[in-house]
Amino acid sequence: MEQRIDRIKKQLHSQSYKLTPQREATVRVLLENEKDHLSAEDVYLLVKEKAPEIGLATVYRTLELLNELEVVDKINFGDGVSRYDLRKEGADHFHHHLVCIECGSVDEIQEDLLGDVEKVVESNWNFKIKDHRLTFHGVCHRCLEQEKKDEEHTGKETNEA
Amino acid sequence: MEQRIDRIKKQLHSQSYKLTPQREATVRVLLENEKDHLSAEDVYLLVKEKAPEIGLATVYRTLELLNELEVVDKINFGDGVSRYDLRKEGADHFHHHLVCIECGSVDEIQEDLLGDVEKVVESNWNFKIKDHRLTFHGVCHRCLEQEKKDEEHTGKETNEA
DNA sequence: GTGATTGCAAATCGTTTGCACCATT
DNA sequence: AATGGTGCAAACGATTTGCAATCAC
Repeated sequence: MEQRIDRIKKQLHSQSYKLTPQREATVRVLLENEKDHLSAEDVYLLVKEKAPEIGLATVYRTLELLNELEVVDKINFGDGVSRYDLRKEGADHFHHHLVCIECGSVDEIQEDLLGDVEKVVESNWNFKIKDHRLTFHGVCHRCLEQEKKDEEHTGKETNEA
Repeated sequence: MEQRIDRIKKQLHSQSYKLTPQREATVRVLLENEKDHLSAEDVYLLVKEKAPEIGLATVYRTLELLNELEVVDKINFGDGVSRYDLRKEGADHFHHHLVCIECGSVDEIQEDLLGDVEKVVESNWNFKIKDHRLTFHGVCHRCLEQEKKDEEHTGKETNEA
């Protein structure tokens, strides 16, 4: 973790930005919650535990800065809030997401599933791909298992499309 | 076009909703601009030309209703506004988008590029896919061609439709 | 009449901005 | 003192909501 903070610090310095205590606290929160998809408000509340005097605006400014530096990716699952996702170091593509329409959970897929698709798009549509966003909406494995259990126990029928 | 309106009308009636003049005008605007990705505000301004007395809130309510009925898809390209895209009749998947980072244009890909990928996701992650969102960010063919031209005869002025 | 639907204005919510203050140089 | 960074509150823009008036059956 310290290494990654150090790396980010250097990245900031290289563009003559500073790693202030507030920024460091924000980055730490992101690192500690790498698996989640925190909104700015979420980050704010978590950072406040470490640095109670921080303002929401500073969190927004920091997240925007980290987004410009490509340390985090800003994503939007259509629920009206932006979420910030730490970019994997060395990852050459943006990971994919599985959004559960039942429990709201968001899981990540690190594998690159789009290699072939991108080749097709670039040649058939003459489009130079720089980035992609792929999100599947459906039912996660936890909810599927839960439903299966519910069926076994109650024998009730479920509606399936 | 009249057939599609009629179909939507029946769909509304089947859930005891009415196709009011305001709703019809909104649907017509969506049908007439099927290729665009209009924001609620865009739709509002266009509907106002046909039905000047309509209110923005009604447009929002209509779009939300149409979204529930799966007549339109609500999409978000990360620019802070929701856009509404008419769902193709008979389409078994949500189409993909090519967002140009230079001119801001949004092109559609109707072909289903994700068939194989979805099979992998469903079996490897045990996730029941109901819908997907795939957007590529990059440079569109128009901008690529423009850049090529600019390189060939440097100094020539640009003109884009 | 009853209930759905509308237009308007006010309210809400996430996000951004203006500005005075603070820290580091 | 110059610069960049901060916190706060106000401003903002997109969307939602409360409500009285209106419409369709």
